[in-house]
Amino acid sequence: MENKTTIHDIAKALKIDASTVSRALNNSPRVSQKTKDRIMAKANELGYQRNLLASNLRKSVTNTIGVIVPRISRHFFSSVISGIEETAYDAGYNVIICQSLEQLDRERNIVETLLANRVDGVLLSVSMETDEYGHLLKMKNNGTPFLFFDRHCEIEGVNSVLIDDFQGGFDATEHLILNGCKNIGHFSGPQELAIYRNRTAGYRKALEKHKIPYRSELVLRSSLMENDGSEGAKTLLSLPYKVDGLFSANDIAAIGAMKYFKNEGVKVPENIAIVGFSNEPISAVIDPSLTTIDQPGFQIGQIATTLLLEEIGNPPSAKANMAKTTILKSSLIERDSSKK
Amino acid sequence: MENKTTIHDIAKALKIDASTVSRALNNSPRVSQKTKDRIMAKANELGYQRNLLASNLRKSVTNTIGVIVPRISRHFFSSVISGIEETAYDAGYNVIICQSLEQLDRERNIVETLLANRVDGVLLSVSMETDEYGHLLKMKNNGTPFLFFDRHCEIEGVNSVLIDDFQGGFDATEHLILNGCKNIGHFSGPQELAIYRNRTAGYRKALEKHKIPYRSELVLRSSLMENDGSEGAKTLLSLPYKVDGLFSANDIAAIGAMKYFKNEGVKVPENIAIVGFSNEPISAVIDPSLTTIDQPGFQIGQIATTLLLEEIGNPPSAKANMAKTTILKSSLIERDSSKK
DNA sequence: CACCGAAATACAATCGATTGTATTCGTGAA
DNA sequence: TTCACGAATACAATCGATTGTATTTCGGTG
Repeated sequence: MENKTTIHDIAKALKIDASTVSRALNNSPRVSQKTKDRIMAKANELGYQRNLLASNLRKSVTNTIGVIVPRISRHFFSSVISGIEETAYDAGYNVIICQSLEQLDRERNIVETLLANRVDGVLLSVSMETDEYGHLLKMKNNGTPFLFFDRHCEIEGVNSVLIDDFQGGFDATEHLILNGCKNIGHFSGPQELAIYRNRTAGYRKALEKHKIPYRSELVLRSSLMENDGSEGAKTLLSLPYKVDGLFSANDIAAIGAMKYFKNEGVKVPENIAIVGFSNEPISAVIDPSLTTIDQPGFQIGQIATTLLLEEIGNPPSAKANMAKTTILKSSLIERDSSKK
Repeated sequence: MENKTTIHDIAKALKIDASTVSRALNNSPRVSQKTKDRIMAKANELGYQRNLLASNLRKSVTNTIGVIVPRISRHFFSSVISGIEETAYDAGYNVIICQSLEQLDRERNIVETLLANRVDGVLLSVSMETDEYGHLLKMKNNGTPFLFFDRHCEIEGVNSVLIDDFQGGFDATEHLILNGCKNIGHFSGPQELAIYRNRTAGYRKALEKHKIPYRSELVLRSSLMENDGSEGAKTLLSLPYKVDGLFSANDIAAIGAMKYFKNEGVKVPENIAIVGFSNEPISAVIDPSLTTIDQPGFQIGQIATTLLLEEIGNPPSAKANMAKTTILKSSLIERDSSKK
């Protein structure tokens, strides 16, 4: 019952050597066609299936890359994963998908497991909790190629594929300003993550350009869950002056805020215009539909994978070890939540 | 640079045998505490990291289970995955997540790869295209424990964890009837999949109970993508009589239909009441909010994993090989799309 | 001081496939 | 018929860790 057929079983059945069987199965020119045919036939007959543990161990290559994302259920990340899988499969690589659920200790465990399984490389978007890089440095010292996408850390010599969060934040905010908003709230995320710092910087730059004073009480930091959005909305409403615009660093928190506003009878966009970030499918469907920033997830996945496979192919010489950062454009999608 | 430290390196550095190092790292009682301490220290110093390829090969156990879902981005499946991961990690297992994207050939490849990597078991929700079971039979003959969740096939001796789709279909349809609908359309999926056959059967049963004649032109089969929903809505509108209710076998197609109706000026729920299936987050947010059937995804994941791990623990004797099917209840969530 | 038994450690085979080297085979040329 | 040479195949080491068995070590006892 149990399929434990090995190349030795095939070899024995045909009274030949296992090395010949191995070469035949790998279509080596050192084996005659006649023998290959016999071996293939017998392999099928016995239900042979290569043991990749043994094969990979011997070759010390797994043709597998690991991918770590905060959550697979986020539309942006699943788009990235699609791009990664497409590129990787075309190149003959398998992909192991893991989610950190925004938890640092899970991220550490995953890295550990991937390294122990000797993946050839890793693509990584760090969790919100990641403020300590021991596990990443270990991977680097280890010699395992990896690179960041979307959410990155400052680690020397590690490449990144990012989107232009500064520009995205700027566009979102300027859009609100051009629609007449004067007092614009902003939901930001953990400041450990550059993406949130950059989105906030874009926000400030837009205010500055249009000579609107920056007020720190309008900027609220959280984990950007739906609930954080509701809380944030409440806080904004409690301010002594009227807030007429909101740029949220993700769609989920924006939606949390919209729900709160709806409950409180605050009209969107009439009383407060809102722009989100990420273009989750839900943002197109909610009422009013949510203006947001679209990020080219699929493309990020493709590019990141291409770069990683390149690095796996030619390990960087210690000298030419400059970190390259690829930055992609995002684009504003105008919908109803921001139309004054 | 490269971390190639093996137990032999540690052994050599300490002038002891590799077997002792191995036992120490596995905390075997056969090694003295003093030696363990020395070994641990040296292992840390050298940045040792166990090679699971070698370890798993030798032990012929990987402590890994594979999970195959149609799409990770569907809320239902990502809930199931959360349940699986929680249960698996608690039991010391790793999880490899794979998506078939509803394609049979991808499903085949994934099964092949998982088997080649010698996962200890597989949890599987088949693709819409899966009408041929060769790859699954191979896995069975192979002796690799696996079980179906949500979407299953009729394969002897393979367990399943399902939800009560018949009941769900019945509840959805009866709900529409009780809200006054007389002509109820139904979007169904590929008839190869029992879940869709069962939802349809529930639909028919509800009609029958309430003495509403069944009309085949009201039942539309598709892949239930958003676009299929719009097409279906169009078809329903083109009928010579007025359709005043719709039960869609998933939320996505229901939403496609809602968008089409909105465009055409057909009011939901006034002109046509709608019930979906799956309780995607988007269904709570769309306007009007979508009545739907909630499936306990997380729980399905937990139960399926528990059963699988049991089967891995005690391989079923060939005799007591009856397939067990666990069926969980679904529940109707009433929202605005069905309020007449 | 020799000896016993348990504790600690060493030896060696093994998991399954790969791969460099050595050997055998077969055919054509001399 | 023999030799050479390329083609085909066999031999054997190896990847890194595990594990059953054998050996050594050591404290205690008579």
